[in-house]
Parts: sequence; C-alpha cells; structure tokens
Amino acid sequence: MESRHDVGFEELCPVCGDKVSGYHYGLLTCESCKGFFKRTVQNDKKYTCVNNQQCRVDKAQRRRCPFCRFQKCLHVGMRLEAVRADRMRGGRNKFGHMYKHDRAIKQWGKALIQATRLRPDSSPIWDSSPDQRDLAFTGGPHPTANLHSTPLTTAKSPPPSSLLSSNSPFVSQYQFTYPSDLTIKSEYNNNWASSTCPIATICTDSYDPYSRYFSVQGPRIPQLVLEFLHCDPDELQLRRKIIARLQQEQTGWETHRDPETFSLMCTIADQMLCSIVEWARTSIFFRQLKVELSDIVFHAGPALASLTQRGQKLVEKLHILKVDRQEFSCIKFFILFNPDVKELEDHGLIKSVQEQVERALLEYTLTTSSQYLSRFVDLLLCLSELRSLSTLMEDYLNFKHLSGEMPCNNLLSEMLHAKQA
DNA sequence: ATAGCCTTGAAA
DNA sequence: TTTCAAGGCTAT
Repeated sequence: MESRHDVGFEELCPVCGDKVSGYHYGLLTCESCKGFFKRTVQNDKKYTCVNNQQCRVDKAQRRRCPFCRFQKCLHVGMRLEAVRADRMRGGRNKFGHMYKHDRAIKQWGKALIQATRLRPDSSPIWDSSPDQRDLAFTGGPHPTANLHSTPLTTAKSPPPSSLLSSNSPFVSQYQFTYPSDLTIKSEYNNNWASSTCPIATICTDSYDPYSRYFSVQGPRIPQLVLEFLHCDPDELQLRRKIIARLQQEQTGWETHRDPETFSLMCTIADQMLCSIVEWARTSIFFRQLKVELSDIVFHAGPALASLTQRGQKLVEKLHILKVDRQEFSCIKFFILFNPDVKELEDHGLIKSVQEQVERALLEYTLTTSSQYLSRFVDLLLCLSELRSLSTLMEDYLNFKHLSGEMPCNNLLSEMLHAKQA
C-alpha cells in the first residue's frame, strides 16, 4: 500500500512536467528525462538549438529540442557526475544521503501542509495565513526547481545559498538539520492527518515530526529565536527617538536653510546606529567576541542615489515576503556574526552561531510556511543583499568621511574614525 | 532517438 | 533481506 511513491513521487518532473519515477542523477525526475540525461552524458552528445535556446520543454514537446532539454536538465540540478564512467550497474552512489535528506525535507513539508490545513485555530501570530503568505513569493533563482523538486548542489547551477559569503556555513551544501529524534519512515502513513483524525491526536503523536514544532495554539518558536526576540530593541521607542532628534535639528534648519537629504539621512543613520550598537552590545553571543583592529582598505563606492534605490528595493522585497519579527531577528544575528570580518579572532564561535541561527531559522520557517524551502532561500537572498549593501554603504561613508564631507560630529563619524585608526 | 520496463548490486 | 538508483534492453 504505502511505497516509495509516498514521498515526493506524486510530484512532477522539474524538466518536462511528466510523472516522477524516482531520484535520478541528483533529483526527482521522470523516466524519460532520466534516460535522456543518461544517453546524453554517456555518449557525449552535442546538440544545437535551431531557435533562440529558449524552447519550451514539456511533456508534449520535450523531444523537439534536445539542446534546450539538456540545458534544463542541468539548470534544475541534474548531476553529470552521477552518470558512471565505468557503466557499473547496481549499487548506490555518493548521493544517497542527499536523497535521504531531500525525502526528509519533503516529509516535513507534507506534514506541515496537512497539519496547516487541519488547524482549527485560524489566528496565527503572523498577519496572513502561511499559504496566503506563500503566494507572495515571487523571487528565488529557480522557482520551478523549488516548487517541484529540491535541486541538490550542481556545478553548473550552484544553490542559491552560494550567493552568500564564501565563508558562510550554507556554502558546502544544504545543511539542513532536523531533530535527531525524528524517525524517517519510508512507509510514511498519510492517514494520521486524515480529516477524521482529531487534532489532539495529531499533535501528541510521537511519530509525527511536526508535532514537536506545532501546537494548536500556533507555531512553536525555537528557543534560540525567543532569545533573539528578547534582545530586540523597542522599535517604537527608536522611531520616537529619531523623530525627536529630527525635530530638534529642525529648529536649527529653520533659521538657516533647508536641510540636505544626505545630512538628514546621516541624522537618522546616527540614531539607528546607536540603537544597533546598543542591541549588539546587549545581545547573547556578542559579548564573547574578541576584536582585533587592523588596516581597512577603503574606496569610494557608487553614488548615494544608487545605494538608496537598492535599499528601497530590498525593503520592498522584505515587505512582499512579509518577513516577521522572528525571521528578522534571525537575519540580524546572521549579519552581526559575519564570517567575512577578518579582524574577528574567534571564527569558531562565529561559525557556531551562524549554524545555530541557520537551524533556528529553518526550524521556524518549517512551522510557518508550506513553501518553507523557498522562503528560507528567499530570506537568505535578502540577507546576502543586505550584506552587500552595507559593505558598499560603508565604503561610501568612508569616502565621504575622508573628503571631509561628513556633516556632523556624531557616532557615525566617530566609528569611521575608529575604523581608520 | 525515445521511453518504458528490466536487471543489477552496494548500502541500509 | 530489502531497497532503489544506477545501467541495459528493446518496441516504437
């Protein structure tokens, strides 16, 4: 009755949309694309596209353009190295653990979706329901792959996580960790979540991996995320402070002339910086860090307008994603514990914190989103952009500082001074 | 050349 | 012993 077809096999082939027959060369594909990929690699076939290399590849048209079909195979993550050079039959390859991992992830997702549908309480802590929120996802480098099959890492098309810094713990692979007490059953029983099953039974069933993270009251927030929330500054208070500061400075402007945009932004930045420093100073883990100052190479960055535009785009993206406080607090810790900061001595701690935050964030997205993998990747992409932006902004401020254009003697300029020391 | 079914064999 | 992802075979 239950079989291998229970886990993820009802999905569609990410290459052509045909029925999936199992894991082939790195991910779940149909039998025909498996054979096509094998023939192509084994026989070292070279195809050409008679069109613009953008042919549609679906079940009906997959035979039309082998070039585009093979490109799509590579794009969704099929692995060239899984085709054996010696043509040895049988046995298992080195991807076994990844297939297992992928199955586990899919099981979680399935359990999540079913349990979410069954939730009698429709008042979650986030604004909209998880499914509604998922509809807002428009980003992601390979949406098709994310929706239909989890691509394992591939040389031709790296995982989205590799967009992060090279030192990031995400780089090596999708290092998702699931609870050690979770038994991965290949004969996973769907019936536990049938409509006749009482929710109380679902949530206390020890075989249910989901029950550990989900209760009828809403998602169970991982302990570490709760700790992060505890460290969070009072946002309302910060806003009030910024407004007060601007009003205070406005008194001076009125008697002289209109404030420059840059000057105004520096005032806001200064106040926010105070808040960030205070947040970092009082946060868990941060006190354990030791810092060694050394020469900082700097150069003038691109124009402020471009930076502001990128910043606005990022804010827009965060709005679309409806990033909640829990997720945002995790992102902040990712940034605070940046493995790229060479002056930090304790790289072990950085790595450890990064891994802990990664795990906590994944656990959290597992409980809040049915498209958790896609959401997790989207959050990481925002983080990557945030890092990139902050580096550029720092360069820009350094440039302004050096050319004596910093408008006020504030914390911001003091920090720039310290960096050059 | 394609794609559905068969055989194989190391790992679980 | 069972599983399942490799390669192989063959009708189309």
